[in-house]
Amino acid sequence: MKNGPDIAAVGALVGDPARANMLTSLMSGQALTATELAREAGIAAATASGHLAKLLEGGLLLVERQGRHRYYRIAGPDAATAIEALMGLVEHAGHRRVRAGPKDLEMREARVCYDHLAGARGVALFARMTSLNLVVLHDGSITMTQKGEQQFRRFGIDIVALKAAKRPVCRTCLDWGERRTHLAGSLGTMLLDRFFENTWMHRLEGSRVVKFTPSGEAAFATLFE
Amino acid sequence: MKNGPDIAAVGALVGDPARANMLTSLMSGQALTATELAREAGIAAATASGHLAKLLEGGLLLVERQGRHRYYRIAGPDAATAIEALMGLVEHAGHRRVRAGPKDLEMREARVCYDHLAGARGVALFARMTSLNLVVLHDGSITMTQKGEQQFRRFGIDIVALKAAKRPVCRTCLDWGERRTHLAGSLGTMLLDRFFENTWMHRLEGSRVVKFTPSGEAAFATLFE
DNA sequence: CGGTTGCTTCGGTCAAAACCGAAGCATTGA
DNA sequence: TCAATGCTTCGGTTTTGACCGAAGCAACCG
Repeated sequence: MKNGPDIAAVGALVGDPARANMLTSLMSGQALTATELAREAGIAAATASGHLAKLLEGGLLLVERQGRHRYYRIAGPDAATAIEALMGLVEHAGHRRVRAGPKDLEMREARVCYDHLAGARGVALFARMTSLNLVVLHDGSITMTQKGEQQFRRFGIDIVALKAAKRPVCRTCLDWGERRTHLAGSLGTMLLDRFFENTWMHRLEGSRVVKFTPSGEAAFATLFE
Repeated sequence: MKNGPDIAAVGALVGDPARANMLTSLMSGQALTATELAREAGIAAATASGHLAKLLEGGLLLVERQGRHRYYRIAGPDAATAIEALMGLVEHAGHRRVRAGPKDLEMREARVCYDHLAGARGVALFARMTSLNLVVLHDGSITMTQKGEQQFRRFGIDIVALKAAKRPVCRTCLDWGERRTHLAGSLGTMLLDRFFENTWMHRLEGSRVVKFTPSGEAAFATLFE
């Protein structure tokens, strides 16, 4: 039976623990060098190189040469979505990691999910946006309201540009820690960008963990009110 | 780096060609016996049994014993969504199957995608629903309109029940043949159910291919007008 | 220029798992 | 109760591919 796309190839790529670690590391959205990824996966540089070549050929990653470094990153929203879907499925199916260290707790609190805010704070933000009627969650699909458009524009986001682009403005993303929805899509990206610009929060060096600054904590609490 | 869910385990499951074939076969939504799946994957019964045990333990499949048969099916919408995401990604990344036989052409025309209609006809249906303003595609998210609700109710679908359930009513699903969106979600499921009940179309034995009846062809052409 | 760093290619080792046939267990039907 | 069918478990073989160290390129740095 040889129908449909060759799903096994991608599955095999994601199926190796070393490669899976690389991919989850890259889900922060930032590009990493081959050596960094090798360290991340806990393997020798030679081995990592082989893995990266396969991920490249499989279309999951892209490279960019910069001097003698090679920066790898997730190929695009498609790849990121598929990986997210796998993460969501895994969480549902109950394959937990054994360890739940301090880093894990920080991750649950606030982290970058590819390019938007996730974790308890991401879920809370989305909940506030819903209760203030800035967006409407209609049976699994998010729609922005008029009131929402105004607020986001006031917050410095170019709504017109977002709508003009091909990428969905609002998308749901299932949080693997909270098991609740948070906001993805280009609006999610822009919001996180603004948060960083305003130094309300910053990313922990080489990690997906996001830490709030004191001023950010205050500003975030009354956002959109 | 051991953060996040263990994505590698699921990846490895999907990564074996035999298992991937089983999964894609089961994406038709119908349950299949172990022997059928073995034939589908082109392996001995003994080998298939081992694979199925792994898929079960991994939470991707469910079994139901019926007499001396064991019917396996996809565990649920979560698993189906993840597999669909992989299929979409694969198609985008350009891993095509080499072969494009007659069965493949039929599949591109009309097929069952887990539980809803896909292929050229599925895409066409969704396009008509959009142009008639029954649903609105707003930046990647589908919303049902008032007019749509009326039409669907008239077509014999219990909209109230759909909205009450947890499952999203409308979801987009990227068609791997057409590279365009078609309708998934519970509304997609109910529509296909009605089509079968009305004998507008029927599924080809043991396949995902859907064939239209002459009367169905006519009725489908003027649906919702 | 050497020397250093970042990355890849090569060759060889080793462990995981896919695979099958045969035997075993359970269910059905005569 | 005995055969037939559907499926799983068991042993043993074979393939796959993950892994590392060493060597080879390429780019930057003094």
